[in-house]
Amino acid sequence: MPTLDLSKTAESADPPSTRDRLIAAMLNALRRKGYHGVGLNELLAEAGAPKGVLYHHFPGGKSELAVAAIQTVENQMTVGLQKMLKRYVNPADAMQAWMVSAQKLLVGSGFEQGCPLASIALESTPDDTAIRSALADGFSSIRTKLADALQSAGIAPARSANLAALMVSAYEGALLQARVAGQVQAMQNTTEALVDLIRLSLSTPP
Amino acid sequence: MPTLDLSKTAESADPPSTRDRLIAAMLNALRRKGYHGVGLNELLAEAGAPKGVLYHHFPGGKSELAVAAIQTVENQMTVGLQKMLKRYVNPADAMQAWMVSAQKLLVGSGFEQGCPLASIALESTPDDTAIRSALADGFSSIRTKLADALQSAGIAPARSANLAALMVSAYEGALLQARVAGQVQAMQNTTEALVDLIRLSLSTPP
DNA sequence: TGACGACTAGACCGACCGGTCTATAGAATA
DNA sequence: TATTCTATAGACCGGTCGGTCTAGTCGTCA
Repeated sequence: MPTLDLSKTAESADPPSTRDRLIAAMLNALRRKGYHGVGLNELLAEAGAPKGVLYHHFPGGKSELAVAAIQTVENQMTVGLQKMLKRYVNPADAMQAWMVSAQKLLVGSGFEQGCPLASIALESTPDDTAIRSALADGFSSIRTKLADALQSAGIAPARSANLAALMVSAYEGALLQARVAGQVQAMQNTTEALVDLIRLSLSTPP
Repeated sequence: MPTLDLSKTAESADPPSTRDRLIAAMLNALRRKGYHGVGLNELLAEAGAPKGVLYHHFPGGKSELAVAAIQTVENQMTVGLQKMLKRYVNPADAMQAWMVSAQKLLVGSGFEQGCPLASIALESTPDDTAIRSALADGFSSIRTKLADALQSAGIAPARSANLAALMVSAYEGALLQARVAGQVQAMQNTTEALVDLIRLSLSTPP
C-alpha cells in the first residue's frame, strides 16, 4: 500500500502519478471546504482523471482516498515540524515559525486554505472508524514529536506532553479563528500568548 | 428578526416553537457531522416539520438557518462563560471548568458532539459571507468577554487579549483532538498546560 | 505474437440533494 | 360571516451525489 512517492528528489521529480494527483486534489478540497463539501466529480476534474481510476486505486472510494490523504499530510507535517525543531534550538522559536508558516498559507490563499486534518476531523462521526483512527494516529504522532523536542529542550517529561497537546490545540484553534475572520489578528494573538508562555515555562522549575 | 425566545423562565417554558426546533436540529447536526454532512430532510425529520415551514421561517434556506444557529450558540456560550467567570474568581479555575463542561458533553455523547461553531467554520469558504461573518462575530465576542475577565483579574490589557485568543484556540483544538481520538487524554493535557500557564501568568509581571 | 495484468476511460444508476410551488388550516381583523 | 395573514403540510423538480460496470489501452513477459 504505497503512500506518496518520496524516492525522488525535488529536482528529478517526474510528473506526479494519477494516484498522487488524486490525493493532492482531496487534500486541497479538505483544506478549502471539507470532506462533504466536495463532490467526486469536482475532485476528479481537478486531478484530471476519470471515475474508474479512483476506484482502481482506492477500492473503498471517497473515504479510502481521504484516509490516504490524511496519512500523506501527517507525513508532511511531521517532516516539516522536525525541520523547524532542528533549525531553532528554542522550541518557542520553532512554535512561532510553525504558526507563521501556516499563517502564510492561509493569507496567501485568501483565507481559503486551512488545516486538512481539522476539517475532516469535525465532519467525522464515531462510525467513520478508518478516518478517525487515521486522524487520531496523525495527531498523536505530531504530539509525540513535539513532546520529545520539548523534553530535549529541558522541559520535564510530564509537562512536555501537556505543552505539546496545547501547542497542537492552539495551532488548530488559531487557524480556525483567523480563517473565518478573514484576518490574522486572533492567530497572532494566540501565537504571542503561547510563545510567551513557553518561554516562561522554560525558565520556571516545574 | 427574533432569535431564541428568552422571555420565559425554565420553569414556565412552553413547548419550543417550530422555529426553535429547527435551530436546535441544525445545532445538533453541526455538532455531530457538520453543515454539509446533514441533509434538509434529516433536519426536518428531527424537528418534526415539513419542508414548507423551513422556507417560511428562513427564506434563505439552509444557510440562513445555519446563521441563526450560530447566533443562538454564540449567545449560549457567552452566557455560560459569564456564569463561569463569575463563579470562579481565578480565571484559571474558570478555564478549567469551561473545558470540563465541554469534555462532559463530548464524552456523554460517545464522542459525537463537538463545537458547532468549529465544524461549520472549517467547511465555510470566503464566499459564504453571511456564515463567516456570523462566526467571526461569535468568536470575537467570546474573546472580548474572556479578555475583559482576564483584565479584571489583574492581567495587563495587551496580555489579556493574547491570552483570551489562546484560550479559545485551545478550547477548539482540544475538543477536536479528543473527538477523533475517542478519548480525552489530549484534551486533559491541553487543559492542564493552559491552566498552569495562566496561573504562571497571573503571578508574573508582564 | 498472444495473453495477461495494470491502468485509463466514461456511460450509467438509483438515491438523495436543496429548493419551489400550491393547498390548507387556523387565528385575527373587519 | 367574509377577508386576510401567518403557519403548516407535502408533492414535486432538476441537478448532483457516491458508486458500479463494461470497454479499451497500454506495457510486459512467455
